[in-house]
Amino acid sequence: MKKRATAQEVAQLAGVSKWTVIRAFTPGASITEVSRAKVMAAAEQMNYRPNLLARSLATRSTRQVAVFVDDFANPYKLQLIEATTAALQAEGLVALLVNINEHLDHVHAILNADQRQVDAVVLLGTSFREETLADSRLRDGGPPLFVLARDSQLAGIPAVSCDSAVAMEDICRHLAARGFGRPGFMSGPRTLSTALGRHRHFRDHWASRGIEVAELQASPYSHAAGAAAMRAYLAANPPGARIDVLVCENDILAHGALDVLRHEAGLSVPSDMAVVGFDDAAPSALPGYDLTTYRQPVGRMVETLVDMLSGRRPHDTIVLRGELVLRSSA
Amino acid sequence: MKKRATAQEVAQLAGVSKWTVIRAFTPGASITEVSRAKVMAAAEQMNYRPNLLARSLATRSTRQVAVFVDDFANPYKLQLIEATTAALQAEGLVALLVNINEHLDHVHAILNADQRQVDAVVLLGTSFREETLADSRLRDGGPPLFVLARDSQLAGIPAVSCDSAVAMEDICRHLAARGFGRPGFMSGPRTLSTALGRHRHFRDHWASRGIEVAELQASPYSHAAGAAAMRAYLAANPPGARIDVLVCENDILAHGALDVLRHEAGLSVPSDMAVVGFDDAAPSALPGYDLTTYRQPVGRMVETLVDMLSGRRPHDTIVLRGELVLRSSA
DNA sequence: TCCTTGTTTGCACCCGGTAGCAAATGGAGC
DNA sequence: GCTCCATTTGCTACCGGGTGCAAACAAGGA
Repeated sequence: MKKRATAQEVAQLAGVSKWTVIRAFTPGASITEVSRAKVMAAAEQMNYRPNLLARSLATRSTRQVAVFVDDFANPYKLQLIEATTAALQAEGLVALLVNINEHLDHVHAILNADQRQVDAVVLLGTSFREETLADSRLRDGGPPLFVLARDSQLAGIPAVSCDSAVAMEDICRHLAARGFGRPGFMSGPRTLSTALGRHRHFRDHWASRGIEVAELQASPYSHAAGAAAMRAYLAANPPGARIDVLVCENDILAHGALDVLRHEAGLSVPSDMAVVGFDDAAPSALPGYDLTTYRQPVGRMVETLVDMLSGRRPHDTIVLRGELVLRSSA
Repeated sequence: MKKRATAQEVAQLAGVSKWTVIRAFTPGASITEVSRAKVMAAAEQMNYRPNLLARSLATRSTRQVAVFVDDFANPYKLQLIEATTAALQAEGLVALLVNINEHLDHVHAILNADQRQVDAVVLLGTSFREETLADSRLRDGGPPLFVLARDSQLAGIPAVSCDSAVAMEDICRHLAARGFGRPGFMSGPRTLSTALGRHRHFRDHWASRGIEVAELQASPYSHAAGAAAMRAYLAANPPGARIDVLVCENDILAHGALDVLRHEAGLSVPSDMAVVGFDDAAPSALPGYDLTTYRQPVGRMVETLVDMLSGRRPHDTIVLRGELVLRSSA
């Protein structure tokens, strides 16, 4: 368990100065092949590799990005995390995963990440409140903030998300073609729901045809909350007076609703009630759900985000078009 | 977007030396209340907070732990990630989430984490090969390695996991009490399965009663693989010659098996075939599965791990007892 | 051969803190 | 007022590399 070798020590072994060693490890640096070979041989022998901490201090860039996640109840988050970390790593960046559960203060977490000098902070569809981001301490010399997979309603904080206006248009076009005419919408926690904009676009679309949308409210975004909202709806509305299609703000709510319809109420989907989700979370494709849903373009979203982080693209809010995934539930 | 303030600058404003500023931010340091107040006022005004990068360089401790994850197909990973990050953060540590997909070299990833001077590396039930960990470059001055939620068969690399011998004993006792007598076991990829030890203990248990266990092999650990293995089994074995209970190496395989039994083969669970999983992943509790499974003591596992990381406990391999969760599938 | 030009190499200083020692300060006891 | 001892404060050296400039060196042209 011996100490790590430093550039200085390698230099001594190779018979050069430490700066030559550093140059040997700096792509594109001015150094002869002979010197580089000498250095590399010595480095190999001493098992040397540059200390990125020291480099970060000197270059003022850690190539670390803090990724904030608060909602672990939704398996879709795992897909987002995977895509995000993969995209970051492909760019030579690494993700600092920060767990923002309800007990922790978001501002505190951001400040802490800031102290670690991360190059950026990515909010992964988290339930933070907009106001916390407006905190002056954050807007002053701190790392740039980005929001992924939901809107940022705050100027100066770019968001990369799925275009919910187009998504709802696609969904409604499909529902109309299938002849559905008594729509319902299950939304999540009020503030977060607003940030997604899905509810609003859906409602507006039907309103333009003079049809009112029944409202089901679930909170938080979890299977249990979706199930509870559906139970409440079924209890309050007799069979003849029910909606014929329910669009849910995301798949996890739809799963809860579906399980109540099928396993508790003994209703059949889509004939008694059709269900549509949003996200195309992995379980939606399984035979147990077979949920018609809207797939977010996760790959392109994280690529766009990384392009912004890397400076290849201006820091602007971007919405990308997703894709309707037709299955048996609607 | 002005530059971050440094201790030196705060010192100037407060009319003290930079070391006094640092002392004001060091708990338990020797400093008068008067000085501390002066420093704090100046720091507040300049929005100063210590640069942890510089601190890490000087103290040789980053309080960062690399967490390696390779298998994102299993939603249970999300629960493990949440528990791990929460426990680390409670200790003032932060997780560097490293995505080790099959395209990336594990050794390379560990060396990269090493360059970032992480205090430790935690392998989160990943499908790494034991040999890669034996690489000499890793065992030499690098950060300590830990394995979570699976065995480490390598001396010097401690693991914290669920006691699979006891687990299988608990499961088999339950199955015997329910009168099951024709057992099957669905294991995952061979090398990883070995690392879990579940298959072996299950087989040994029945062997001691003179009963042979039917073997179903699924690879990788995914819903689709579990489903495929079940399809193959049903195709190869006519109804009269089938097992009456299947124990799966983890829940995700059990979910696949269950979906095929119920939705494709039209069989009923547990009367035609009972199914037992392992992990108690979130979906197992849902009505769509209602899977009898074995819950790993995740909370105690991560606490134990963090105790080791913090030096409150020797770096030893530890197995903890989990708990059988009875549901309708068995 | 000498001078010019371009490339390598070495150097002082810097990134923003920490450690440990030495000097300065302050209060108690005489 | 003075000494003594305990705090408090300042300082040097250092963590391990990076930057920009100057010196050293090599190659090409006259």
